[in-house]
Amino acid sequence: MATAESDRPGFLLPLLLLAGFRTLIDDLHAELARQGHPELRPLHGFVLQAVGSDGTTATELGQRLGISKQAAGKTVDRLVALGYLDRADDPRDARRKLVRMTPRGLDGLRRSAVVFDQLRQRWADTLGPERVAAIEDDLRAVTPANWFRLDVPGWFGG
Amino acid sequence: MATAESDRPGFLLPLLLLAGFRTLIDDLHAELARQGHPELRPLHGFVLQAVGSDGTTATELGQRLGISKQAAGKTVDRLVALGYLDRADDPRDARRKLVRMTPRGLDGLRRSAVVFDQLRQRWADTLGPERVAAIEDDLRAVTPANWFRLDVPGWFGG
DNA sequence: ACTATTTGGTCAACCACGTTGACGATCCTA
DNA sequence: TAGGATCGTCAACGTGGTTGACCAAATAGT
Repeated sequence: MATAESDRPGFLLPLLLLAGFRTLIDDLHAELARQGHPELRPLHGFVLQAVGSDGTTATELGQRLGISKQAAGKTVDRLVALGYLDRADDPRDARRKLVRMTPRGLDGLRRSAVVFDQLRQRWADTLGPERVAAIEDDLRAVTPANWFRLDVPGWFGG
Repeated sequence: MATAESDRPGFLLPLLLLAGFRTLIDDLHAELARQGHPELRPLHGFVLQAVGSDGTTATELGQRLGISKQAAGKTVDRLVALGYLDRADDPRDARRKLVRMTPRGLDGLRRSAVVFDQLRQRWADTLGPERVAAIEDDLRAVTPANWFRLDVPGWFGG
C-alpha cells in the first residue's frame, strides 16, 4: 500500500536515491574486496569504465568524468600505483601520455560489471524486473541526458 | 516502451540513482543560491535537518550523520562561520556545547524543504505521482532501514 | 619556414570532508 | 574519593576535488 502524498516530504526522495546508490556501491565494494580487489575504492570502477579497453589520455578522461585534467591525472596516479592502469608515450604525439588498463585493471572492471549485474538481479528478485526497469526509465526521464553518458560535470560529488 | 533486460548492464542503475540524486541536489543548490543562500553547500541542508529545531551536540550530530564526532565538529565550525548555527554552553553539563540553529539556519532549512517539495512535484508532473511514489517505495524496500532515518554510516560519501 | 596560438601534462597551493589517535576537562559510579 | 566514561578539541593524515602557472610539443597563419 502506497503512502499518501502528504507523508512524503521532498527531502526523502533525494535521501532514498542516495541510499540506493550507496547501497549498491557499498555492496559492490565489499564483494570486490572479497574477490581480490580490496584496494579498489567505490568510484574507481567508474574510472576504469571511463578509461575503457582502448585507453585514453588524462585530459580526455577528465572530460569524460566532468572533472579537471589535474584531478583526472591524480586519480590516474593512484590507479597506476595500485596496478590498475599504466601510462605509455603516444608515438604520434609526444605531449600525450596514453592511459591504459593493465590486466589487473581489466579484471577489476569485468568483476565490477558482473557484480553490478548480480546486484541489479537481486533488486529484480525483490521488486520484480519491471519495477527495476521502471526506475531506470523514470530516472532517465528526469535527469539530463549527459548523466548516463558519463560526461557530466562533477558526477563524483564535490 | 521499456528496453529489453539485456540492454541494461548493471552499472547503469547506480549511475542513474546518482544522477537522480545529484540532479535534485544541484537544482536545490541553485535555487537556494537564488533565494539568498549561495554559501549553503548541497549537503548542509541535511546537516541542518539533523541538527533540528531543538539543537544537539557535536557528538550526537556525528551519530545521527554516521560520521565521527570530529568530522561533525568541523562541519559545525563551518556552519557557525557561515551564520547558520551557533554554539552555547550547556548549563547542566560543562562538557557539552549545544549546537543550535540561528534564524538564518532555520530559514535555510525551511527553504530547502520547500524547494525539495517543489522538485518532487516536478518529477510527479513528468512521471505521474504514482511512479514517484513507486520509486520511493521500491528504494525503501531495497535499502537498509537506517538509511532514511539519517543515522547511517558514511552517507556523506567518503 | 617561422612565429603565434593551442593543447597535454605536471607542479603547487588550496579547500571540503572524512579518518584515527591523543588528551584535558567534566561527569558519573562503585 | 578514586576510576572510568564521555565531550570537545587538536593534530596529522588521506582522498577527491579546485585554480593558476608553466614547459614542451603540435598546429595554424602569414
